[in-house]
Amino acid sequence: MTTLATQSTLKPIITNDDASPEVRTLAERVFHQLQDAIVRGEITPGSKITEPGLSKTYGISRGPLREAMRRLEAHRLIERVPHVGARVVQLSMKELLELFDLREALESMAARLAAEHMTAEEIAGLRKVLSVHESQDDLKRGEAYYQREGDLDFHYRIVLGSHNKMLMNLLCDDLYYLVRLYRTQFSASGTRPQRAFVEHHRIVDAIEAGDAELAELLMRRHVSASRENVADRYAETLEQNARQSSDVPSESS
Amino acid sequence: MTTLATQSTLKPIITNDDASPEVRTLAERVFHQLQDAIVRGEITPGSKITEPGLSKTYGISRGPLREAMRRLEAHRLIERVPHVGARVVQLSMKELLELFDLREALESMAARLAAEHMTAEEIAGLRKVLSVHESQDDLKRGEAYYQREGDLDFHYRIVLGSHNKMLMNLLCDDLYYLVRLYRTQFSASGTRPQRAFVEHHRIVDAIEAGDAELAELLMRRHVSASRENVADRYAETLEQNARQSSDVPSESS
DNA sequence: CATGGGTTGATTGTTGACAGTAATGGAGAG
DNA sequence: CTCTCCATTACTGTCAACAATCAACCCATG
Repeated sequence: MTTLATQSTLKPIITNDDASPEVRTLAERVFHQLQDAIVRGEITPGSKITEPGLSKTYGISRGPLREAMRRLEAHRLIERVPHVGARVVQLSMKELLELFDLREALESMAARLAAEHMTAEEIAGLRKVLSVHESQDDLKRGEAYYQREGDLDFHYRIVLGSHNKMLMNLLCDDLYYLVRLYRTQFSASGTRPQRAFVEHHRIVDAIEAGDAELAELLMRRHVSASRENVADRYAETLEQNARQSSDVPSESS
Repeated sequence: MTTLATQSTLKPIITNDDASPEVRTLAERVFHQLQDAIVRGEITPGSKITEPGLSKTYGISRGPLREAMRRLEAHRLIERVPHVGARVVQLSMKELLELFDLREALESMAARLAAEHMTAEEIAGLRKVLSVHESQDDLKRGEAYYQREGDLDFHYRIVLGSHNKMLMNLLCDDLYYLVRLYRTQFSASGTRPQRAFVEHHRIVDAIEAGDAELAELLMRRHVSASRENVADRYAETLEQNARQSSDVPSESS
C-alpha cells in the first residue's frame, strides 16, 4: 500500500497534484515523472530522448530538465554521451543477469542484517505485507502483476530493516528502479509466484527467529531463483522477437 | 584552510593540461577537479560549498558547475538540500563501517567472479601491481601512503577482472571515491600493511588457481580485516579530538 | 554508380539575468 | 538583558538567448 499505484491517467503532461510530499523544485518533480514514465514502460527502452522535446512536453525550461536527466543518468535509467544525446537504458541479457548477481550479494547481506537488527514493528509490517500479498494472489491467481509490485515492497522492507543507510541508498535508490523497469516486462511465470510466496514466508520466519545465517542463505536462494525465472522469460522474449523479425530483417532503427 | 585556497600553490584555476583524454565538456572537467579536490582533502569534509564561490574559483558559469555538483551528489561526495545548499559529505563512523560491509559483500563476489573469468594477461598485470607494490614497501617501510593507493589499484583490478559491468560501475565509479576520501585519513597502521601484502598474494594465488570459493573467502576476510583497522584508527582520531576539544567546550557549532 | 567533401539543420553546451526562498542581522518590545 | 519580529542579503531555482558541436543530406567528382 505504500508504493502502490499512483493511478494517474498516463499523462506526462504537467500535474499539480504533487503526489510526492517533498517535491520542492521543478527538477525533482519532472525527475519523478520521467522516472515513472520510464519504469512503467511509457518510454521505450533504447529510444532517444531530446531536451527540447521533453522540455516542451513537460512545459518547463531546459535548465531543470537537464538536472532531472542528470539524476536519471545517476540512477542508470538513461545513458548520455556528450554532444550527442541521451537514450533510455536498454539492458542486455548479460547485464540483466549481472544485476541479479548484485542483488543476490546485497540482498542476502540485507537479510542477514535484518535478522539482526529488525524491530518487532518492522517485522509485523513485513508480515502484513505478506498477508495482503497473499490475499491479492487469492483474488487474481494468474495475474501476477500487482503481485510483483508487492514482491518489490517485500524486498524493500527487508533492506530498510537492515538499518544500513549505505545499503538502503544503493538498493532502493539505484538498483530497484532498474529492477522495476524489467519486472514489468518479465513478470513471474505461472508456477513461480506460489513458490516465491513460500520463500518469502520462510525468510520472514528466519528473520523473526533472529537466525541471520539462515535468512542470508534463504534470500540468496530466493533471488537466485528469481534470476533464473527472469532469464527464462528473457530468452523466450528474444526467441519470439527473432521469430517475428525474421520476416522483416531490414529494420531501419 | 576550510575555505578554498586564495591564490596559493594549490591552483584550482582553469587548467588546459587535460589530464583525462575524454573530457569534452566544461562540466566534466570541473567535476573531475572537484572530485580530486574532495578526495585529496583539499576541501574539508562537512564544509559548505556555494555555487557562486565555486563558479568564480574555477572561472566558469553556474550552469556547468551545477551539473558537476549533480554528478558529485550522484557519487555521494556531496549532499544537497533544496534551497539551502550543498556540503561535502562527512561519514559518521557508523556509515564508514557500513561502507566496508558493502565492500565485503561486493568485493568477495568480485573475487569469486575474477577467479572464474580473469584472463592470463589480467592476472599477470595483477602480479605486476603486487611486485611494484612490494618494492615500494621495501623502500619506505612505515610510510604506507603510496601503499594505500597501490592497495586500491589492486582491488580495482580485481573488480575489473570480474567482467561484471554492473559491479564495475558500482564499485569503481561510486564507492571507491568514498573509500579514497577516508583512506587518506585512516591509512593502515604499522603492522597492518605487511599482513595486507600476504593476504593480497594469497588472493591472487586463489584467483590464478581458479579457486573461486577460496578467493571469495579470502577477499571477504581481507576487507573485514581492513575494516577493523580503519575502525580502530577512527576511534583513535575521535579520542584525540575529544581530548583536544575538552579545553574549549564552548564551540560555536 | 560509388565516394568524398561541404553545407544545413537540429541539438547540446554555456552564459548571464531574473525570481523565489532561506539565513542573517538589527531594531524594538517585554 | 533577552526574545521576537522584520528587513536585508545572499544564495538557489528558473528562464531565455547565444555559441559550439554533431548528424544528415546534397552535390560534385573520380
